[in-house]
Formats: sequence, C-alpha cells, structure tokens
Amino acid sequence: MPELPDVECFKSYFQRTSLNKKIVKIEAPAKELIKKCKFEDFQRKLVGKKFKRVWRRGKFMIVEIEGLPEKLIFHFGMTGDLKYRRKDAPRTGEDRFSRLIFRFENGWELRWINIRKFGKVWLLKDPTEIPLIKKMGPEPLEFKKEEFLRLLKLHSQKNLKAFLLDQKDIAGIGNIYSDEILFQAKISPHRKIESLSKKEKEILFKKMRSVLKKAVPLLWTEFPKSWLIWHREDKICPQNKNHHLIREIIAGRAAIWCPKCQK
DNA sequence: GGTAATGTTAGACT
DNA sequence: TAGTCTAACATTAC
Repeated sequence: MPELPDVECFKSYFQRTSLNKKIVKIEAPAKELIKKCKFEDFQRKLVGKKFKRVWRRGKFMIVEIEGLPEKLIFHFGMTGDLKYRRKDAPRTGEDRFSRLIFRFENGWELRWINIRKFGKVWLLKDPTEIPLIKKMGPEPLEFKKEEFLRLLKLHSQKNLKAFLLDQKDIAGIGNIYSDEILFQAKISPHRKIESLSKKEKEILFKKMRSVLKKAVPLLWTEFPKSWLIWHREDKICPQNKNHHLIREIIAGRAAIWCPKCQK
C-alpha cells in the first residue's frame, strides 16, 4: 500500500489519533526492525513522551517528539499499515503482524503493522542519516513543471518507468502509481526519456500530479473506475474492454499496461 | 509446492 | 559516470 498518497494517509491518521498523548509502554515483537538503536534505548527515550508533530518525505513518515532531539522515522515497506485502537479491543487477524505497539495513557494503542518485514523504524536526530532520505529527489506535488523538465533532461538516457520509480529522481512514486500515471498519460513504460516529445512531457507532468493528488484524500476503494488500478488482476483495459492489459517486468518490477492505449 | 507481492540495496555488467 | 539487471532480504496469500 505505502506509496506517496498512502503514506500521506498514514500521516493524517497518525495526526488524528496519536499526537499529544503520553506513551506509557512500547512493545516490539520484531525488534530487528528498529534500526541503529537498541530496543532498550528506544524504549527509554520514548516512554513518558508525546508525539508532537508528523510529516512525510517520499515514502517515509517522520515524527517529532516532545522534549527529544531525535525523530521517529517509519518506512512501511510493501505491507505496512497503522492501526489505532483500544488496548482491550478484540483481537484481529492483523495482530500477529503488529511489529511495534505504542500504548498511550488513555488506554488506546497505535500499532505499526508490517506483514512482510520489509518496513523499518529509526530514532535519529537527523533523518538524512538514512542514505535514501539524504539522496531523495524532490516532492512531485511541490515542484513546478520547469523543475520536472529539468529532471527529465538530467536523466534523458533513462527508461521512463525506472525514472518514476527511482526515489533519487522523484520522491514517493512506486510500482502501482507509476503504472497508473503512465496509463493515464497514454505513454508506454518502455519509452526512454529522450524519446518524449514536448507535449508528452507536459502530459506526463499533469498526470503525475493529478493521479497523486486525487489519490491522497481517497481510500483505494474510492478510486475512479476509469483507473488502471482496478484491473491489475483481470487485465481488462478500463478505456476499452476489448483491449487486453499485459504484465511485463520493466525496471525490475511487474508493470501492467495497455499496449493499445499507451504509445 | 510454486509463484508473486504497493520496496530498497548491493554488486555485477554494459 | 549512467543506466540496467539480478539477487537478496522475510513472509504471506493464492
């Protein structure tokens, strides 16, 4: 789930549920996912404190803590989620995938869920100690068209899908949204950047923004039916049900696309 | 039992 | 140097 719009959603969820509540206990059934910090130190530094502020950078969620120079940094991997609930709420199927649990004074708890253990958590004074954050490209909902064109020029030899996926080029876009953007821009994921016309570059910029922007406030189940995302399994093109979507490995990932609509 | 999964990274290769 | 490709990581669901 966790690409830019999804992490943005986690951020607002965290904001609504977990700020300004005293942490009374922390449990970590998968301590190895806490990086560069022993669990004992992690616990000692955070228990008794409150989360103060939260923001997002690329696919990372960063949390400021009251009275602590360190920030708590989450990466959700491929299967991350957050769940805020009462401590005594009935058990659910997700329970065994809760890798980190923050208990609050009010009797509620925040669970960081991670099915495959590809997510990671850090407690660092400077988020740029994480190499990927240090090298991270600009935020696609913040920069202007001129900046986008500059980035394209900088990587003119690169494959387009590889470019969209590379966090060092642009922050926050992953496999699902890169497919969606390319589908809506009607451009093949095989294209090399230098082959794009001026018009295609502009369409690409517009679609990148509109897809990400539209997705932020919506649940996945609310995405427009015209989106590719609904058809990753059935392989029916949402533009024309006679078109058959194909699945190919491009830039190391399974790309789903319509060879008839995307040129 | 095999395969694929919304991510990242290291190392080898062109 | 830039870009591509593969394997590896850990684990589940189909």
